[in-house]
Amino acid sequence: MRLQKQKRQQSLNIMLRTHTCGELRIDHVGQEVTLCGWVQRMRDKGGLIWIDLRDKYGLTQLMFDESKTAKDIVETARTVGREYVLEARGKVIERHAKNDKMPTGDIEIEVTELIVLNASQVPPFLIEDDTDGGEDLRMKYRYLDLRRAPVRKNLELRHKMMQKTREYLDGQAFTEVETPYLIKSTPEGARDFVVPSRMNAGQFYALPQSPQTFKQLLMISGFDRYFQIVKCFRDEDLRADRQPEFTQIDCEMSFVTREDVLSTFEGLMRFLYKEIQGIDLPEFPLISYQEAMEKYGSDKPDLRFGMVFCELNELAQHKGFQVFDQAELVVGINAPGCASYSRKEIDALTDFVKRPQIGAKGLVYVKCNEDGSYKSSVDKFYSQDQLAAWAEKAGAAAGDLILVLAGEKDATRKQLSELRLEMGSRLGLRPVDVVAPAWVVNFPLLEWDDESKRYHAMHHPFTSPVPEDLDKLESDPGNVNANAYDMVINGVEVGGGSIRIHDRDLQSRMFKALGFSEEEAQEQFGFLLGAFQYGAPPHGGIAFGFDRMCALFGGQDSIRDFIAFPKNNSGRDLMIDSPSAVDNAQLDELHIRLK
RNA sequence: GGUCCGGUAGUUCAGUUGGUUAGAAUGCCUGCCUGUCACGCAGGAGGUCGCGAGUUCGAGUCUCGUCCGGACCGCCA
Repeated sequence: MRLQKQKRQQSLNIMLRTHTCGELRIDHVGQEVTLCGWVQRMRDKGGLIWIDLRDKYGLTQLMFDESKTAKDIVETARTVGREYVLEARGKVIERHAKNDKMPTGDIEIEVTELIVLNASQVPPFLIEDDTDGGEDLRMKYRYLDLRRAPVRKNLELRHKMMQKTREYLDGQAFTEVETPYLIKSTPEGARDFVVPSRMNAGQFYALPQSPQTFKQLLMISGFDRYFQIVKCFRDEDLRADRQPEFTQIDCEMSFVTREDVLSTFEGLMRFLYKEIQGIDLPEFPLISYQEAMEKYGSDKPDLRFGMVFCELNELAQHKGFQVFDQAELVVGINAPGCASYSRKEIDALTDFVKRPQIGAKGLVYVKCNEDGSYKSSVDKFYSQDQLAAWAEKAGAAAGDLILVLAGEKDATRKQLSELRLEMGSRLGLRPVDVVAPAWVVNFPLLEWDDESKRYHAMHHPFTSPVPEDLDKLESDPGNVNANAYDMVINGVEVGGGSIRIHDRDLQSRMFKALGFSEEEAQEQFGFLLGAFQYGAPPHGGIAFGFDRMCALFGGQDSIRDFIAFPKNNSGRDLMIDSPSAVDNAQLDELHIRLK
């Protein structure tokens, strides 16, 4: 079966063509063949004409010789333009002038029959690897953009990752189950996309932000191990790595500890890297949320390089420098080999951290000169010996540059994290072919939200606290740790999950901590609370952002070219021009009146 | 909700303190060319400078508004 399939793919023996445009070689010389494809480009040399014919498998050169080829065929060849669809029949011959840059470069087709299967308008941008097309034009004519090899290869990578994911999870006894797309809106988390119900006037479905509750119910149903490669929907603003509809690898397992989940999905990632990239991953280190924040200022640190934060409060405060004295945190990083930075370069870094998006007030630097002296922007306040102590604490040697920020703790860490990534990029410490994975664990369970004056679940409301913090849920909710984990690779949060609550009473306490009344909890999640009363097994799981994983494997930051038909910055599909208005009759049927 | 960048030929872009007829590359069209492969050579067509208002003797250029695109902050349990 499998062999047959492979064979079929190698020489698609379907009616119109005998071969694809990627497979003919010197061994085929002398054969009569028929090829089909699109005109990539044409070279008319007067007596000789060449047409490069393209399909997804490659390019093959068609040749027309005025002295040999029938006159009408030469004339037809002269009428075609870029992206015309042709069927060409002829003999495979060895080229007089070979092209070692293309796999089919030893041969060409001496055409004896040429059929224009379809003409084409001149495309609005070049269908080449390096297109001249801008983003919005490419999106408007996405079907043409997808003819380009780089985008097509991204989607082929995506396909392969899907197949390999299914192969691995199937091998681990996971069952793929589809869950509904028309579900119920809940106020927790992201905004829901909402769908009006014609048969239930005034009521709405919501599209799932994730199949979270359904997969937990499947555990209660005894499926033991579930997964689904599934579309999820969130009505929030977009980014290069965020689309309103996106794909998750959604997984759940019963009767497991955190370690069972981590090893199973570390296994998945190891399998994918091995099968697809040929890379053997190291064991994933475990980093606590607190440690990640203190050392890297981020819960998704890029561990391809060090540049670990160094807290300088003790050394730098109460020496007369007001800015540091008043700061909750004084923290720096050591940029190796950067002591030679010019005034201009340091100013550029200062501007970088002062940009509104980052928002630092300023940047203090200490140059560790080759001669053992120190030059800093705060020389007025600190002696050479004091600066030497900073350098020692930061692990800085002669030739290094220490960059220091100060201010409120969380904000300053976030700012320095941005600077760390910027320096990492500048110093070439973030190569795409290096893979640095980690698990980040022990997140806070709850986060205080000043706006709504209540706690929000940092992960989601079904995440269980770590057992030792259970009794703090009412007395000290802000200091309860969650039994949750994120998989982070090269600074990208590729997946996250938790051991769930499976006990009705604990789930009720959790809802209470989130400010739900008993009635609200019952109305929104009654089905789950009810199900917990019928023998819910302990369970936990994880969900991976599949689009992000594809971009990561493809070595790109934006997920858009790993999605066949993505939406733009404002959530629009420029090709089909959606969203769009609907007519009044349709609105009436849905019992909707517009303002 | 906010910040920043951009919008000029089919396309990607340049366009000087505001000053004559708005340029380049590429694509497109025509002609020439028998070993090209990013073919080459010669010629040609192609513009509401996103849109609207304002300042000015004069606006692609300055100001305000608006629309569109991109990056980001907030947001994304």
